[in-house]
Amino acid sequence: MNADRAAVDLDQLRHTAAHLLAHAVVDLFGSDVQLAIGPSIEDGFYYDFRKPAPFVPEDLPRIEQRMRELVGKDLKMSGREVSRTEAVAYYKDRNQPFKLELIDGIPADEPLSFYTIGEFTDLCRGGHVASSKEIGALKLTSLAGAYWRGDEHRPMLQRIYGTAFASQSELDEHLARVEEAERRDHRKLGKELDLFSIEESAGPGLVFWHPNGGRVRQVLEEFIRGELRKRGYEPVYTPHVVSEELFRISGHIQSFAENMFAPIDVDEQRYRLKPMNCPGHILIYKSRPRSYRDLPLRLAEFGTVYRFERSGTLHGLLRVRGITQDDAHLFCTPEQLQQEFENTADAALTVLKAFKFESYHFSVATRPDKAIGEPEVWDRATDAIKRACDNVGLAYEIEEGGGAFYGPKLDINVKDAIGRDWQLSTVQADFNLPERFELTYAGADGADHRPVMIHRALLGSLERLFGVLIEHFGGAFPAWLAPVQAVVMPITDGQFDYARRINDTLFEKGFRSEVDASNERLQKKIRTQQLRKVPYMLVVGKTEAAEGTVNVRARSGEQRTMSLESFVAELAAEVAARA
RNA sequence: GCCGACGUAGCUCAGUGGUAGAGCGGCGGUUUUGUAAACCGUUGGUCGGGGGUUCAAGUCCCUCCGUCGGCUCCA
Repeated sequence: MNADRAAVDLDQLRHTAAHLLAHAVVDLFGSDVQLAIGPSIEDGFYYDFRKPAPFVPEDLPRIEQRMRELVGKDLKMSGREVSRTEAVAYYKDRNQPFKLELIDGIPADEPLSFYTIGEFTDLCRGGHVASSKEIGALKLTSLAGAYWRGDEHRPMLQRIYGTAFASQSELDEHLARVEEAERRDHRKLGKELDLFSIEESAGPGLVFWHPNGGRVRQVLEEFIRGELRKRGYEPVYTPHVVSEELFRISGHIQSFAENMFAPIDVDEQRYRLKPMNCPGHILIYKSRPRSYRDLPLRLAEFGTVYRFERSGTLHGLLRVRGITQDDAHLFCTPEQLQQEFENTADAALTVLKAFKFESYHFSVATRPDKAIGEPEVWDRATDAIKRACDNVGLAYEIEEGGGAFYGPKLDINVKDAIGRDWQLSTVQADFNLPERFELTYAGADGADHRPVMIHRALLGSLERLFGVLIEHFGGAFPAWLAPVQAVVMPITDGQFDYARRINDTLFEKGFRSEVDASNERLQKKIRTQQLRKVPYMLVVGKTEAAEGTVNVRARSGEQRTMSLESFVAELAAEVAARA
């Protein structure tokens, strides 16, 4: 109750701050600046402007300063209803085309209102704090381009983002959270920890996994393979380049072409880089007649697909053009749909829980307006998904009309260590592709039947998951995932041989370890490995070599001396438990 | 794709029209080190690519490439 109340206030406070932002801009730059909209948003507020000479970053401190002056004046916000005629006249006088368009878009039977704070009046439906004084702390955060009404065919405006809180301490906390997120940025850590790179000379959005990243990926892949084996999946491999005809049958050329790489013409034949794995898996299904006894057939592949994402949308590992999905396609009878969803949801939760996210939740997306297939089929499938969620025992929310045109889906979202939401797993029923490819199976009755297909990814894409995990763990991977699990540190070169023997033992036991044989003092070696976020450092000096022990320094700084056997046993247990 | 900012050594960054720099890293040496930075030396660059202005360009202009912040939040 209290939290709700506070959230509403924050929203109103920021909405008021947006008006003050416009007030300050008009004060400093004149009333010929054209105003668009200025709402409160999740972490603050913004206001969109059009101004002949664009704002420059140096303007922000000036605007912010002016806003503070306004806040300090204890200005009262007052609203009044206005007639449409008055509102239109007001904005015509002031040459404010965006405001006029907004008025035009408001239904004739809805009242219009103006809100005034200080000397600034704005068309606004209300929802404000009473006085500017309630804005205890504010900060303008960035300047960006934004299309009028988010439409790229309409004018580009300039958007000023800011945030505001009731007190300075709350603002400071928010800024500290932002800094923490920056510290965890996977692009920064990816470079510092030598995990991956994206090479200008190779092209944007294409990921190079360095050895340290490759080690993490290999662990993830082996983890998934093990789970899939237990759950009755079959491994398959399909080509990256296939005839365009395949994507014509699947419908991707017709509906997905703008996200596909351009065609490759070879020997009179036109090929495409695959943007999806499904058509390939379908060909395997179709390679021979199928019986109901073959179903469910579960075909899995770490399939790398290529999608042409617009250049401005690329973002580190989180949005790339070469994507490796931990993909699978399940071919089943309609009756098996619920069981398959249930198994998949369970598999997804099992896998995701290994990463120790803060929380997990399901989201069921139902039939959109434009959809293929009979509504009753959709209803049965959607009910099956809901029952599957119930049986797995995790609450779900309904995303009404959020499904794709070809079938309902189940998404699994997680919250990471700093409270951000990520959608990772997705399980998607498909009534469309079995039709397009005319898939059949022989039923017990001897007649041909149409199977249902399920697309599913547990991790989503390996690139994206890696980005999420880097940020979730802040680069400090747990021992089961860490690229280097232990570094053996001889204190002097008198212990080199002992250190190498320890390292050999760890290698033989299957661990990822190294010897730091550099000519450095122990302090420096420790510092170096702390910065690499290595889970364990095994310090070996004269004493350890004489006693056949290792001094184990954990990443936390905690130290213990033990036999190598004990360390091996503990690390093995930790890795096995994915602790 | 569009708006804006940015691009200097492997990394982090300084350098506002006049001889390209620092720290870290790398390499070589001295030191033989006990829990987050020993010391000395040395290596390192078509200043993102191309074009232009100028006696002179890392610096000013044009263009291309890449990166970053945005482009769903509705008066």
